[in-house]
Amino acid sequence: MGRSPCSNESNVKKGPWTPEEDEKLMDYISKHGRGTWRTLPKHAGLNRNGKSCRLRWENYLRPDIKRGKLTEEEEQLIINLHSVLGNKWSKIATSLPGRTDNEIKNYWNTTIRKKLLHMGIDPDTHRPRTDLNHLMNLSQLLGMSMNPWTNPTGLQADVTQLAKLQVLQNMLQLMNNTSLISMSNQILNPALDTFLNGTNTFQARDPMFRGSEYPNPTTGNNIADLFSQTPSDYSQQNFFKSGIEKENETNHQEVPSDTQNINTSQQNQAENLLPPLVVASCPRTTTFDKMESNYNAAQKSTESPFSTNFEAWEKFLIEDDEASGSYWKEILDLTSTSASPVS
DNA sequence: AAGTTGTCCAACCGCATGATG
DNA sequence: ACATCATGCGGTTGGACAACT
Repeated sequence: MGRSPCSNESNVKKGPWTPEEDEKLMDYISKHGRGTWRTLPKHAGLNRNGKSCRLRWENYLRPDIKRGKLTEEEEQLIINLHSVLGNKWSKIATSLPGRTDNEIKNYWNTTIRKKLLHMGIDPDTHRPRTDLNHLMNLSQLLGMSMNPWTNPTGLQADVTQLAKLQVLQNMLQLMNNTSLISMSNQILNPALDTFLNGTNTFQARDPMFRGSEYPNPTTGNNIADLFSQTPSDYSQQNFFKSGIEKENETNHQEVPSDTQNINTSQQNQAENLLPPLVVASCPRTTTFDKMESNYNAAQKSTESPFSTNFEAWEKFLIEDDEASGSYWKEILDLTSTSASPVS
């Protein structure tokens, strides 16, 4: 029944390959071809298992391996493909001639992943980060405390403080109109509640506060009365006006195509829609064209209108800000210089 | 100069899948 | 049908090296 075991691999060498071993492997394959990896080491005079030989050949000795650092184009292609394929490194590698799946995987984990995290983008989902620590960093950068009990000044917050809270909340809401909302609400609403109504939902939700003897530090001042509009109206109208749109209104400049996309999103933002972020310039391959096509089709059918494309997001946040000096830049600068990535 | 910490990447491990006897 | 093998894939590790203190 079945195949008989071929060799005893208990005493095979492991660890780094020596130049001599490399030479033996290359010499054998150049003369005889690969054959079966299991029998190759014996025939080649190598005290290695077939798996190790295969790995060494595929990742290092293969003549068509491309050496040197990945180019920006390759990096962008990896990001684009990863947004479509996920951690399918071998599939991604097929679109990058001369690059191995291992190399791409390593590059992703050591370089790209960090870049994305630093930009506030979740490398796994290609969406803005939703993790609690990152949101807390954002809030801290905006000079807010999420827990009014530990922040006496929070109770004396002024209109600016409210605006900050609302700006952040709306930014988060626009970033991801589904799962993020509930999380951001959990974080921001207590502060807003305290600020607006003299109550805070931390008390209600946190078992630590439930039935506790903590005195309510609120004074009963209700600053919401100061606004004729709801806070949401206030920020949604002014948040974007303060950025790209406002700049365009004042400059009356011809709007570049990317910015037009963003303006379209502003029109759509009543429904919390962001623009379909386009795949930007990168080397085209047949494989990639198919993937992009599938991806676009998937985008049309998916419930969430939010794109996963990193470059377009980056463009959205950075490049248009350079032209407009919008509010995005301030926030992004803060996050990129001070917020530490969460591993 | 020495020790510590961080980064990079080659190589290994375990698992899944398809092929084979 | 089943056991075993061969291969490929993705996650993880560990060592070499660099940067920092």
